[in-house]
Amino acid sequence: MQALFSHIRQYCDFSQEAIESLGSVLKPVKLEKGEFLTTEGKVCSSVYFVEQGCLRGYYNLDGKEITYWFAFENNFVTSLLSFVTRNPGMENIQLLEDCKLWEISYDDLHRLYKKHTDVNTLGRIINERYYVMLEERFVSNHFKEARDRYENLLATAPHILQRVPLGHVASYLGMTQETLSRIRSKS
Amino acid sequence: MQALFSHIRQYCDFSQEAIESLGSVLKPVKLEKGEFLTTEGKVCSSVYFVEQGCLRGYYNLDGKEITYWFAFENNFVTSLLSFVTRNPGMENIQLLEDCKLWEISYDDLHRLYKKHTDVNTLGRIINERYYVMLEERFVSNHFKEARDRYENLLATAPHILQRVPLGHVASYLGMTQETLSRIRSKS
DNA sequence: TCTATTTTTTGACTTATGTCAAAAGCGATG
DNA sequence: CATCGCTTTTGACATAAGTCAAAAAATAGA
Repeated sequence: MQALFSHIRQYCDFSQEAIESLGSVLKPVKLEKGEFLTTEGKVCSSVYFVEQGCLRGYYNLDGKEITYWFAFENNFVTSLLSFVTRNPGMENIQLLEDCKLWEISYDDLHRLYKKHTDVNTLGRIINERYYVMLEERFVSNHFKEARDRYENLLATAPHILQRVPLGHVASYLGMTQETLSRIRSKS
Repeated sequence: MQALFSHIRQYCDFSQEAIESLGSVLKPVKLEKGEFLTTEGKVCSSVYFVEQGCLRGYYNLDGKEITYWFAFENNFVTSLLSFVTRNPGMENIQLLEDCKLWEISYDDLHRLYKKHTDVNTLGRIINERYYVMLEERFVSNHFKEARDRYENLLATAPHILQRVPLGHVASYLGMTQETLSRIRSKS
């Protein structure tokens, strides 16, 4: 749980009571490679913090799996659309490695939001960060060509290429696996 | 200011004091078509609420203007990356019509965040909504073909096509103006 | 160590979309 | 109502990336 707390402290101050409240509702979860945290059509009712391992979020679009994020150690993970709206999501979250996670339920989190300003602030800040990251990716993915997108990934997040099968990475970069393979062989 | 308050109430409860505090720091701003709220290289230090008019956010990427959002009545507008990180942004925000806006500064907003839980909650919720919208657009834009993206826009946000020049819309949809023009003529 | 399965690469071909350039349409201004 | 500037359309051509299929390489299991 220490990894989580020290990660949180990077974002904002956190009172001792808030830490304790949070600690009391976190549940440790261990799952194996290939398992799912949520799947299409389900309401995702928890946020997870990744202590160890990696995961991907993907949609099924026209019969194809579209991977649109990866999460690693010290990332928060949920199907945000479903979590926020309380409606069934389109998203699947799958473990790419065996994982150690910390889970907090929607209800517990919202009790903490009401009780501790600190937690509310944390929620807001994490959201801001995730928005900003998505925005950067949105712009670069959609308006640069395939080779640039690959090279940008190499420069900013090479660990993804080391831990994730190429097919998922290709999808994440918005190209086919064949195209990514060709780009790699010519560089 | 009523439009703003009733818009806020759609998201969450808001105490009378929070409303009053907010009201006391909001500044009315009127600007003309073509003017900018922020430009590349500047720190964006305000959030704006659009009472009347429309705007676009765009990046300069490899010498091209990439429009990646539009805002209309009842939307909040800022260069979020710059606003959140306090660093110069890459983004330009330009008025596409004469506008009536309400402005709140970073400092005032963060004073309110500290003082009123309600405002903090509002900030979090608005962020969540904006994240979710961006995510939907990210997936549909990047993984569907040009014609589908256009038809999706027609179905979900036809007002954009009525109020915004085609070149900006094409960029927003991730295609050239020529392609968008051809798609429209063949449908 | 030797299969069996999954992942990655390579090849041949197709196609959607981009590029460049010119024409047409439209709206504002004097 | 004629002209100027901006927006949109059309045409001809180029090309990045997709598709389908098979071979090669890597990984995991027995």
